[in-house]
Amino acid sequence: MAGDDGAVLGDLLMRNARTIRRRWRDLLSPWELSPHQARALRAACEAEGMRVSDLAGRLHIAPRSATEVARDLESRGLVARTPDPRDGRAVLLVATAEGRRVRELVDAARAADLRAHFRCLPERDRTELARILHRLAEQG
Amino acid sequence: MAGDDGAVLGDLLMRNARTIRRRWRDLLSPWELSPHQARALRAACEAEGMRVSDLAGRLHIAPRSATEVARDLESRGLVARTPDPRDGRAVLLVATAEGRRVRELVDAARAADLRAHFRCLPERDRTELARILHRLAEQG
DNA sequence: CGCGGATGTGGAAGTTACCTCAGCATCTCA
DNA sequence: TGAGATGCTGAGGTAACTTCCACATCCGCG
Repeated sequence: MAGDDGAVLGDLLMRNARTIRRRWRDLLSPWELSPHQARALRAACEAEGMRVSDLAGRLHIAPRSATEVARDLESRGLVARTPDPRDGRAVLLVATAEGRRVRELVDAARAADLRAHFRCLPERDRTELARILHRLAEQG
Repeated sequence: MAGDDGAVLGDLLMRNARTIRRRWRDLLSPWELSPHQARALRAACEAEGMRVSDLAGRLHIAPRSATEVARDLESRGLVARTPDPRDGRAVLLVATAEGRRVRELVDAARAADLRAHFRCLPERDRTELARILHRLAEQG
């Protein structure tokens, strides 16, 4: 692999990922949300009336753990948990107005932050990076 | 930001990072090592006679937590903990022969895995990717 | 129907990987 | 030669998961 032996590429990628994750956590802290909770809130906004088990699927966690996340968001007034009228076992999650508001603020902040982060690259490099990463993700 | 609005780039990058991290964990599992322990073992091999607090610095964890990691590696016979002859408070970590052997196997496996992972990209793209990620890491 | 097995959720308790705080031993330096 | 800094670790805590179990409810087959 001619000089770049994969390990270098891997390390570079992970290093950048770490930076982005840290920024993401910092950015979230004013709202006292964990990255996980933010993802859950987003999911609840996008798929109105999703089940706890659906949430588990989206977050790639055990159903039991999704119960916890849902309860946290509920206790903050960001989502409501209502029984599913079509299935007495299930609980549906619906974002509250406040939840949708917070979700939008968070999304906007994240977008702005990422834009700023990548702005140090020239336009051409950003395009290249997107193309290459996309290709890599496709087959990885 | 012309189509690529940063969020897309960020998501692509994180997605690839997640894939790599998962592969890394899977690759480590035959040795029953966590990524953290593998990093610690590598550190102990590279800096013979490092202190517990140095290890903490490298892993970015609290000194108390480094004690734990060191003890785990010791209990597996991968490192030895010996008192520092120059400073009675300190404990030095030295990789055992077995530790060095495992470290080499793990490193080789990881290098091979990453090489395989990135092989789907043409040589030119790998170079470009390294260049761009390097630049991004420099200032991010 | 009606009942046995699958499914959705959550209580209880365990795991992992961290943390802080406190205490002891040892070092350094005025 | 202390006074304070430093290195390590026991004790105990927390966050974010997990599995196992119990319970209610659903669904398809006889």
